[in-house]
Amino acid sequence: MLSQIAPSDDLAFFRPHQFLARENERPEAYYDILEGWACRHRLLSDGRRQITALYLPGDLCDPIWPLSGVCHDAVVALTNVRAVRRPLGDMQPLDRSRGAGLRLAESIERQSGWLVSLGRKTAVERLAHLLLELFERMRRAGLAYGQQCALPLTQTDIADATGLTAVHVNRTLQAMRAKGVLEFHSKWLRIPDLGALRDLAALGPHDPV
Amino acid sequence: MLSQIAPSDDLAFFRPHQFLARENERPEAYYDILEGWACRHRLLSDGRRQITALYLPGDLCDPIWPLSGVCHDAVVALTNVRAVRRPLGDMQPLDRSRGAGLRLAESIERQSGWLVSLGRKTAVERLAHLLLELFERMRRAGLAYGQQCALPLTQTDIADATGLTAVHVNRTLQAMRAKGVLEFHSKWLRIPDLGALRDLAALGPHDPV
DNA sequence: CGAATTCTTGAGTTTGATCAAGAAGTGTGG
DNA sequence: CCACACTTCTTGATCAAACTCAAGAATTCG
Repeated sequence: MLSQIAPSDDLAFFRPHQFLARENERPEAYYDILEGWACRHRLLSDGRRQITALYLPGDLCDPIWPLSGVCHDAVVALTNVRAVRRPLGDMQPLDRSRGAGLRLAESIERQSGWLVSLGRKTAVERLAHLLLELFERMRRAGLAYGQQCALPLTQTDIADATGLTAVHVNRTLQAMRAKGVLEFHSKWLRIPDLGALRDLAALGPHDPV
Repeated sequence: MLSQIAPSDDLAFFRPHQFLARENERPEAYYDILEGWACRHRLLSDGRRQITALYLPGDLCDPIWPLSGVCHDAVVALTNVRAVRRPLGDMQPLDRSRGAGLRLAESIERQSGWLVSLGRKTAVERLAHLLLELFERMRRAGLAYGQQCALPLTQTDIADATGLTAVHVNRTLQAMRAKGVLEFHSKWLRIPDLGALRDLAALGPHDPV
């Protein structure tokens, strides 16, 4: 057991496709992700899938659970995930750690950004926005190396996060690669010019990322 | 001053297009809306607009402000708005009223629902989803009369909430009217068959609304 | 090494966007 | 109460971004 982990906490491990939480379940604990990626998503009856959040190392999964007590969307691991399991039962909403409120606020801001992206942006803009956001989050987590970072998503995952089809994501990424604004192979992202990609993302001057 | 309003609170009034909060401002108070509608939105540099939340009578505007201290998106009145102004300075996050946490949770759930709508649903499904949600919220606020309620949005507002164009909203609403699943004129909505509209909205069995 | 994903490419289609103009509706001041 | 201005709604014609279907190549994983 690691020294900074409280006695009542446990380490938890998940394999790809394994559920951290199921739809409309009352979660008993939430997870402080140490390693690996997970996502929250919703499936429509005909199979359409929308990813509504991505969880990276350092993220809480999910900061809203303490607040609402239920998780409406399923959460599944995208890679192997190692996390600290924090029981929900005995805590005051948002008071367990001082950072919980801020992290919740951040995740809500992020959702608004995604809403703008899905509602009003083109394929290129959505992809630029998403990849930039993920790179920035990895950088803040200390997991970027210069202009590069791991990005363990399939093109289908990216499609389900951006509201596009996998085929269109593939073609659009190729076009962006051809223009030299990004490199992305074997789950590894490199952004030669952050400013150029930021321009492509149609972000405002005040937007984070 | 109304009897149920605390001494430090004030009534506030807004006209259509008036700001309740500006982009990247630190709000000093939030609003408990008594009457009228408002929306939170973001504008892209070329004029594209996405509405990221709608505030109806009974809603807090905005439940996230106490948490983050800044409002990233502008909030403007869509109609005349009458609201109770609640200063933010002297309160513990989420502790002012017991319901604040729940209302925040609700508004986040709603955002996830919108994310799925914008990312994966067709025009008909998005419109059905939005109108159903708004009707249900009006009903819970005690402002629905049978299957009808006020819905003071222009087709442009609806377009900016659903990520469509105003022209396409117009045509799609006409098609839905022709099928008899809804009536909507002069800012008044009637839903003859809630179940039928719900089917059109591609909502899951557990989704609210 | 073989099975299963994931990625790539092509051809054809569709949904929804764009542009433009006129009709209907709403509100305001005289 | 009417006239004028402005916004909102409606319609038509055309266009484009993204989707669908399909099949083969490249990777990944056990």
